[in-house]
Amino acid sequence: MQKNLVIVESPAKAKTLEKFLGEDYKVLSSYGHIRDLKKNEFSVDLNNFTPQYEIPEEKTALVKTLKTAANKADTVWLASDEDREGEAISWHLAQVLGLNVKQTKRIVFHEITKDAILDAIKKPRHIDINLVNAQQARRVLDRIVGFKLSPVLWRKVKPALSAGRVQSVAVRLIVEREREVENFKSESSYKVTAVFLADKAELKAEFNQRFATEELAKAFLEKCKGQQFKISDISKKPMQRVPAPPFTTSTLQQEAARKLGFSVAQTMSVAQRLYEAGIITYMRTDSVNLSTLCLNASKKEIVETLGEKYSKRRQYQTRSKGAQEAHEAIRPTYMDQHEIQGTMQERRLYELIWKRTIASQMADAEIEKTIITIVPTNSKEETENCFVASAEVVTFDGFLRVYRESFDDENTEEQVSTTIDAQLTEGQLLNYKEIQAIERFSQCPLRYTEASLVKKLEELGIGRPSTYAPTISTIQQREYVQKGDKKGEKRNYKQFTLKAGKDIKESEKNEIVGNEKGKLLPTDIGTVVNDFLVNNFENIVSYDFTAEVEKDFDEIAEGKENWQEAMADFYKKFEPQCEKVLHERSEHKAGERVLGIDPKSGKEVCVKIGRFGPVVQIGSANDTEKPRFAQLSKGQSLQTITLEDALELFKLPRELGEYEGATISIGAGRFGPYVLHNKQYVSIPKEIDPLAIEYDEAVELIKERKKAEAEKHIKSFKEDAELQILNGRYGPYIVYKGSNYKIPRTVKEPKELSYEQCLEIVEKEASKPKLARKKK
DNA sequence: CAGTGAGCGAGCTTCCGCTTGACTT
Repeated sequence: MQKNLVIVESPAKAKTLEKFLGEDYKVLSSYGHIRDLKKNEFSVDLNNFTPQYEIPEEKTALVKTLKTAANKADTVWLASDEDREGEAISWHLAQVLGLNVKQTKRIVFHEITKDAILDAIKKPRHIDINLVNAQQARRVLDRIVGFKLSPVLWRKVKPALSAGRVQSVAVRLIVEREREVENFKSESSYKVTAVFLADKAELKAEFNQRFATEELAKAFLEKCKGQQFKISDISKKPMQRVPAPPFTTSTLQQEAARKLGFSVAQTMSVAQRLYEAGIITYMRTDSVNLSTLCLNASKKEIVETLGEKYSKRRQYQTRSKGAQEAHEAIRPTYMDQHEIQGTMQERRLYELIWKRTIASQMADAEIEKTIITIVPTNSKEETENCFVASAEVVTFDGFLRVYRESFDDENTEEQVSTTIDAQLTEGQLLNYKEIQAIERFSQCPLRYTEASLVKKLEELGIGRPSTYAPTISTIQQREYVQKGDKKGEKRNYKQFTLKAGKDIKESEKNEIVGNEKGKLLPTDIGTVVNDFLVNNFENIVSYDFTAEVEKDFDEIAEGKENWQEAMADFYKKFEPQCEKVLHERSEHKAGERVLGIDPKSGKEVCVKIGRFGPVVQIGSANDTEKPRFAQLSKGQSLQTITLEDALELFKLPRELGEYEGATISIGAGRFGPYVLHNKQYVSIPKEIDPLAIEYDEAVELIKERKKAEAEKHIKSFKEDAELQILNGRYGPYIVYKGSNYKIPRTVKEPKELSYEQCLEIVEKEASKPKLARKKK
C-alpha cells in the first residue's frame, strides 16, 4: 500500500510522474476540473454571488476512485498546474475529497523532469485561496455574461444563439475585418524598376520613390531616356537574423496551418496523440520556456551534428498578454529523436516541432547586405532619389540550416533583390537595358484564417490555449462564421517600358487579386448579432474587456480585492443594461432592413433574421392578412439583397404541369431548390436556375433519380419486405425497419447474403452502443 | 454512391476553462 497519493491533471503526466517517484507514491489524475457550475442552470446566487458547484455525472466514478485512494493514503499531494485554474482544481479536490484546505500539501512544477519533481516534493506549500478566488471570479463572470446575454439574443434576434466574453469578440473581429475589406479602396502608384548592364552581367534595381500618377511616371521615364548612369555608392553591412522562439499552442497552430495546411483542431488532435505517446511535452501552453534538460540535449545534438559554432543557448521570455506559464514550451521529449514512427500527419508535426526547438537553440544567421545606389551621370546636385540594388548573401547560415518561420503575408509584396555576379566599383558607369514603370496597388487587409484569428486573440489576451480550437468551432457551429473561399477579381494595370535605344512603350495588363481560400467569413446572422451586441453591449464585446477584468482578477489573486464584491460591482451595472435592452420596444427587429414596396400587394417588403435564419417578409404581422415569407437562398445576403431579387424568391413554389398523372412542382427547401413529383424530392443542381427550369428538364431530373434509385437496390427478401440491401455512399448497407446497418468488411459479396445472415448482422450491429447523435 | 424537404411559433436554447473519451451510420 502506497503512503502517498499525488493528484495531477493529466493521465499522461501521471504515468511519467509515477516512474520518477518510485514505489511509495501512487499518482492519479483528475482529468481537469472535477466540479463546475451546473450545466443547464444559472447556478450563481445573485444576492451574494455564491456559486453552486456540482460534480458532473461523467466525473462521479472518477471522484469515487480518488476518494478511496485519498482515504487509504497517509499523505495527499495536490499537484495540479500552477495557474489560476490549477489552483482551483486543487481546491475543489480538497473539498470533495474531504481534505483540510489549509493543511493539504500543494506542489507545483513547470517541467516534467525528475529533478523538478523531487525538488517540488521537498518544498510543498498550501492552497492559495486568493488565487482560487480569482478563478471563481473568472468562472462566475463568464457565466453571468454568457447566461444573461444569450437570452437577450434569443428574444431580440433568434433562438438558440449565444454570446460570451470570448466568442463574441472573435466574431466581432471577423465582421469588422470583412467590412474593412468591403470598404477598402486601393490606391495605385507607379513603381519603377530597372535592369542595368554592368559588363555582361545584369543588375536589377528599384527607384526609391514611387510616382503617384501616370503622368509623373511617364515624365520620369522620359528623363531617363538615353541617360547614362553611374554607381554612386556601394555599401555593405552585416546583419543578423534570430530564430523564432519555441512553440506555444498558438504559434504551433499558426505554423502547422501555414506549413502543413492543418486546421487548428487537427493540429491539436495530432499533438494530443504525440503527447499521449510521450513524444512531446504538453501541447496546451503559453510558455516559451525550455527545461535545462532540453537546453543541454539540444546543445549536444547541435554540436555533434553541426559543430560548436552552430550552437547558442537561449532562454526566451513570454510576451503574450495574460500568460500563466504553467508548462514548458511545446518541444520533443527527447531531442536526439529526429524523427518518429506514426501516421504521416504525426511525423510531419513532430518534425516541425523538432526543427523549431533545435533552431531556437542555434546561432544567429549572419547575412551580408550589399546596397548599391545608382544615379544618372548628369545629376549634379546630391539628390536623395536614386535607384537601389540590394543583395543579401548568407555568410553563415546558423539556425537557417534547420528552420525558417513562415508568415501570413508572404509573397504579397514583391521585392527587388538580386544576386550580384559582376565586380562592381563606385563610380562605375552603367547603361540601362530596360526601365519600367508598373502600376501597383495598396494591399487590401487579409481576412482571418483560423490560425491568424488565434494569433489575434492571443495578442488581445482573449481565450486560453485550451480554448482556441473550441472557440473557433463554436462560432462556426452557431453559424456566425463560415469557412469559405473568396474569388479574386480581375484588375487592370498599366505598364510603361523604356528599352535601350527605343521609345517608351505603353501596355495594359491584368492580374487576379483578392483570391482567398479557407478564410473565415461572417454570415448574416453573425453580422446582425455582432452589430446588435456592439450597439447595446459595447463594454462587453470591447477588445479591452478581457484585459480589464483580468486586472481585477489579479487584484483578487493578490488578496487586495474581495471577489464577490467585484462580481457585485460588475453586475450592478450589467444587469440594468440587460433589462433595458430586453424591454426596449423597437419598431424594427435587430438587423431588419426595409427594401421597399411590393408592387403587387402594395405592402412593405423587408429582410431580417427569422426563426430559421435570414428571410424576406411581405407585409407585417399587424395586417389582417398574414405576412408572406421566403428564405434567402445561398449566396444572398441581408445587407446586399435588392427588392427585385427578394421578390423573385416568392415565385416558388411553381407548378410545371402533369407527368405520369402527378403534378410536378418546383420548391425551395432547407437544402436548396428541388423538384417535387409523387412525393419524391429531387434536388436541382446548382447549374440550373429553379426559376427558369422547364417541364422537360424537370422530367429529365425525375427520370435520372428513378434510375439511380433502381441501381441503388441490391437485394430484397420475400420473407420480409422491410429488409433490403442497398448501395449507399459508404458502400452496401442493410436497411431494416427504417434503420441502416453496416455490413462487416469480412463480407465480400453482399449480394450473396441470405435473409438469416442479414438478420444476424442487424442484431449484432444493433447491440453495439450508439454514439449520441450530434446536434444539427 | 444516401437522404433530408416546416414554418414564423407554446418548448428549449446559453458561458469559459481544465482534461480525455469512445465513436465512425
